[in-house]
Amino acid sequence: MNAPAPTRIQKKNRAAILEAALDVFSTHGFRGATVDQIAAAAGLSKPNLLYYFPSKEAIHATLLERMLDTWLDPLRALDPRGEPMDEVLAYVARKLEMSRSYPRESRLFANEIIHGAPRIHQVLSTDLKELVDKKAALLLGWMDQGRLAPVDPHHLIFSIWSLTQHYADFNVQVHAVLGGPDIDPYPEAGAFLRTLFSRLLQPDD
Amino acid sequence: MNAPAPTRIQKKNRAAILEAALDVFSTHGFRGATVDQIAAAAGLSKPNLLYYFPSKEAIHATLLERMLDTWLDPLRALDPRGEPMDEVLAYVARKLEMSRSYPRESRLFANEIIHGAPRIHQVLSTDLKELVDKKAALLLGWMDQGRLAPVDPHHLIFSIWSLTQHYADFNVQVHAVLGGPDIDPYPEAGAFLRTLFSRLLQPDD
DNA sequence: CGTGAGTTTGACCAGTTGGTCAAATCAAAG
DNA sequence: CTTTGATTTGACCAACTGGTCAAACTCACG
Repeated sequence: MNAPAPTRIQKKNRAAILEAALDVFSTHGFRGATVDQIAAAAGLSKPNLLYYFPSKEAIHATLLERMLDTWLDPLRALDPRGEPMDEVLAYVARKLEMSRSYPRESRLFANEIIHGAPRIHQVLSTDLKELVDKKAALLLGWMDQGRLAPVDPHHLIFSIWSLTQHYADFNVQVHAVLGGPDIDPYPEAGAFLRTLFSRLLQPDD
Repeated sequence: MNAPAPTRIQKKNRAAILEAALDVFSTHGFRGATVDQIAAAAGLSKPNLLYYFPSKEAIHATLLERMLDTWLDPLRALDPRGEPMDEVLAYVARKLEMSRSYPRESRLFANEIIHGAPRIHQVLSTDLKELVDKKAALLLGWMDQGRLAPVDPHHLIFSIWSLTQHYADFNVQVHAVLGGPDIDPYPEAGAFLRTLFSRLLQPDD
């Protein structure tokens, strides 16, 4: 009943394909990427690639699915038992670290959303909404207790997503403005975001 | 020596094409958009469309160029003679208003940047950088005078771009999380952003 | 070895796409 | 009404793209 155990070659090639596809999809978008490009980047011929995945669509779906979970982990980790300000700042830090370490994943996701999220709209309005609502309630609770300054919790979460992912999705612009590809914006960005959310959420006692 | 004055029909059709192209490009991206789609949306046949613009590329270039100026106007309007906090908050408000009124333009731009800005990289690292550096210096001056709380001015500008454009570029996600396409996030977003930048930049006296 | 499953590929195909072109149609000035 | 330039289009093309397939090759295992 189970799928047969993947051979050594299958493991290697599937991994190579997904890695190559992430590269190509994240820089050219789904429509802009060609199967030939992905195959070449993975070191395979096109028919060979299609021996491992049934279609271009399937590769994209696999990448997206695999990513969504990882992407939401930092928010899941927001701990009700923790110190509110520490929790939020840690969430921001984790999210920024993800932008730094996985910019291609971030762009893949951004691309999908900008184009109307045709493949993940369902997940967004169910799983994601549920998770966000839960965490927004948690944040609101903290605010009601006076442990965080009051702001709209949903928009607070949006602001964290937007500010952190900006450095991955718009990195070309960031580097163009800061003056060259050698500059590492992340240290300054981290400091700026800590300041921003500290001042925003510090309750005045 | 001059180009001949455009006829009435030329004016009308060029405008219709650009309007249609903005729609199609902003939802499907450059590669994902087809000339047939644009022609249909503009109410023209494909050859007829190509009678007014020499290529798909040319339409896209025209849109992008036309937009860049408009896009930077709010930043240009940051006035050295104004009251610092008012100026920044007014800039944020203008930028958010642009996201609301011109989401297609915002997505067109976002798409271009995410894919590495192949057609506007030059402008970003010259004109845009110059403008941003100038305004960053102005902000820094205000901070040095104690009229704004000190933060990195470049990242402050990034944060304004990111937070405001988020509501246009990721509007599908925003609506999915907030629960439906009927919700208007902009009033709350405006209030949230005013609070955010007030608390971030209010100098403690 | 030999053998059968697993892997790879050259050749090919049908659909799509950006773009061309000659011929047809239209509009406005005389 | 006629003429002339502007506008419109059906038919077409070459390049590209996602995907197929039968044949060839490779590899692990008995």
